[in-house]
Formats: sequence, C-alpha cells, structure tokens
Amino acid sequence: MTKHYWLMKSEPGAYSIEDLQRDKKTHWDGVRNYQARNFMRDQMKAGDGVIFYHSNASPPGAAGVAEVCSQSYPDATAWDKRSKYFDPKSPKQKPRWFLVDVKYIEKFKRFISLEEIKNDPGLTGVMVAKKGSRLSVQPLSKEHFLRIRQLGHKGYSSGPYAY
DNA sequence: GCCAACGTTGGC
DNA sequence: GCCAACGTTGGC
Repeated sequence: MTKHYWLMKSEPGAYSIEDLQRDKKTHWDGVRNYQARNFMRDQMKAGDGVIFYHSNASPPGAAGVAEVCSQSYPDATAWDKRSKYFDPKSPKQKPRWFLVDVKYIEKFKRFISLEEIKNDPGLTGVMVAKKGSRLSVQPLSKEHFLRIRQLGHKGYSSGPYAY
C-alpha cells in the first residue's frame, strides 16, 4: 500500500503539537464530518505522514509532523453520553464515526504560518490555503508534505537563501 | 467578535 | 429530492 500524506487540524487551545509531544500518541477523536471520516476510515494507514496544523490560532499554521499509527476504528466518544462528541445516531452495533491513532514525530523549528503557506511557490494549490477550506482532515500530496516539512526545518523560504 | 463559507437537518 | 433554516468552522 502506498504511503499517503495528510494535514490534520487541531485548535491548539484544545490540543496542540506540544500536547502530542508530551503524550507521544493520541486518539484523533471527535471528528464529526463525513468527508474527514471517510479519509480516516477508508484511506489512512499506519505509517502515513501527517502535518499537524494549528487552526483558530494566531497565527494559524503548520506546527509539526505526526504519523498515523493505527488502523481506523470506531470513535468511542460517540457512545459516551457525557462527551461533547456524543452522537445517539452512532450506535455500537453500527458505528458512524471513526478515528485513527496518531503519534508524535517532530515539532518544527519554525512555525509555518498559513500566510507563508499561501505565499510559497512550492505550495500552490494546497487545500488548506483555499478560501473556505474547513475540512479538518485533508489529503496532502507528497510534494506538499515534504515542502512544508522542509520549510519547518530550514528557516528560509524566500530571499537569497531560498531553495 | 464578526461573518463568509460550508455542512447538516428536516419540512414539504 | 429540494431548499430554507440553522449550526459550525476558522480566518481575520
């Protein structure tokens, strides 16, 4: 199976790259959007690369790299009445929501803001830069994944030291 | 806090 | 199956 690449959004106030660094690994629960669910349920495989994106932050942008480390399986928070992700329409016999586990790989030396993503010639067409792009789990091309990662490590995305 | 862009729900 | 109303996301 080919390795796939993804961008996954999280509000740093709720769960940040630092939280993942501390925890080493987390359940990516609470996704309640069908398109995002389908990506996780049908296409994600252990070993897939993930750009960890901070949404609703100032500024928003790419904070680091993570990796999918499980197959998809039902999201148990949908069965928990006390959870804010509780969904009565997702019975245990026929779960509606799925998730994967994600593990920490690295925090970028340099935070790559959305503005920088939008302005980088190597990242034209990337979904997160498109207006109204609300999807919290997005597919990413290998080239875009590598480019964001490169920016996060290098420090120069323009000017005489750009590459 | 505003609001545009989406996604979902439910009446018909 | 249409679509208006409503809820949510997320940049600004």
